[in-house]
Amino acid sequence: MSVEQGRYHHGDLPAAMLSAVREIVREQGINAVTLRAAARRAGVSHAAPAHHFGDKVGLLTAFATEGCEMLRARLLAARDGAGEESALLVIGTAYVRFALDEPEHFAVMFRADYTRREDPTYRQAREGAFAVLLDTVREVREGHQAGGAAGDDADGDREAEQDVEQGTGEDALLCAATGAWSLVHGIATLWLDGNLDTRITDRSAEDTAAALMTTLAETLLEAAGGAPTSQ
Amino acid sequence: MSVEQGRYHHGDLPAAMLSAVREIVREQGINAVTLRAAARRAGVSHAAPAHHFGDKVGLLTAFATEGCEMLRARLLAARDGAGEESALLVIGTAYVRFALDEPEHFAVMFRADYTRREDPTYRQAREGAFAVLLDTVREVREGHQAGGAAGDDADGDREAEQDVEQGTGEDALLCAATGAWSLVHGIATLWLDGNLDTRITDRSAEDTAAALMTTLAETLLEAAGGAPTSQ
DNA sequence: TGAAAATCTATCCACTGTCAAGATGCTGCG
DNA sequence: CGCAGCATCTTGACAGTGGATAGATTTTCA
Repeated sequence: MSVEQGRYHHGDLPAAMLSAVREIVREQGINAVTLRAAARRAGVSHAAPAHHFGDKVGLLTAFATEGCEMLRARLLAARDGAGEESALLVIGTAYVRFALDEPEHFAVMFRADYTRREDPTYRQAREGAFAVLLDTVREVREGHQAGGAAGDDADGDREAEQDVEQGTGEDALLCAATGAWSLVHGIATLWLDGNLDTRITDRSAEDTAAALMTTLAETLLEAAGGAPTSQ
Repeated sequence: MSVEQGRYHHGDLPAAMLSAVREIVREQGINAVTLRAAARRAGVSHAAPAHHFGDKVGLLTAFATEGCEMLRARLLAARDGAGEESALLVIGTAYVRFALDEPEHFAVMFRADYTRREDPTYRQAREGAFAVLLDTVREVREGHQAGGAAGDDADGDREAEQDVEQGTGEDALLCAATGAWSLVHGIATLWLDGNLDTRITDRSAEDTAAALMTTLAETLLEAAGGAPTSQ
């Protein structure tokens, strides 16, 4: 594992390259990432990375894949460790927390101009992370469809009778999950790019995410469902 | 294009440069933007842009500033043109619509690594766009706080410092506005980067934004409050 | 042992930002 | 009216960087 100097074969150059990418992003930003710079950090010649990653986008795609797997693990851990709190709130805050803890990976993971989206490994990792969110939303919605009090009837029929307004049940599920993803993704990206007011970012990721989610939900329902204009 | 050959002085090189940046971003992505490439498009020599913008970040900051002003105008027009619908929904969909209509500007506007954030012109333009959202949220919340019948203090010019200290006034307002921004910003960025399911993006920006907002609000309230606010 | 993988050295080429010095057009002032 | 000064733009050159490639070298493994 440790990189011994002087060895001709690095041992695990791909891992060393990914580590180098992380350092470069942290210290100089993502635009400073080049094959040569990463190779320099990893202590190999500038032509070595091409053998493993091909080009710069290939390197960043591998880096993004690693990030997606880390995110998936984080979300799973958060969901399984959730106690009384709402699973959706827990997983949402975990998303924001991940972005703040691993800004280097997060800055690359979902960026079209830095990843090769048709790469099957990357696509699989990305969808795997989203699947956790999708499953969580499904559980939340099914739990409430079941009546709110008893949550043991989890495997009931998917197509409920509630789907009059948003289409099929699966469609509404996708909508809800995408909306939740958008919210926490927006929080994370705006935060990392320094666009949020300091009164917001002074708090912890957990407090901020929870406050934004609940406040927004109230406001949205007041605005949309509450029909303030007529009554 | 549209550059008159032969004239020594361009006439309006800054505008031509911004137009060139837009074309480059559209055709080759933001990473292809360089001073020389933009100068080539604008039909001037490679050293001309430095006189106006200094360096690449300066050029992109000016481009981002232009985008913020465009966004502010869009949001204002949408808010003023809103009829029966909720002002928050209208302005939120307008945000997403703007991002899809002007992806080149949107890709730069809020990115820390492409803009000089201390630039006063840029900062002012950025805060001006957010102010429209903030005012809209203020109106929505004040309208509801008043009970829906009385619209006494409607102008809401700068800030009503009545209940700042409690945290339920200006603080909650900021939370709500930031949450709303995060949601629509997340939708826009995820969409533009191709991360959203095609079943979502098949629809129009307006339908998608509305569906995500309402569905998410319901789900969030179900998850957070335990039971939705049924009267 | 021999083939394949991994890595290195060396080189080529395109491109960028920046600087210096000169050319051109506009503008205000005597 | 004429000219000086300034902003604008051009040309040319330079140093640095990055990606790509070819061939040599070392290591691993069957």
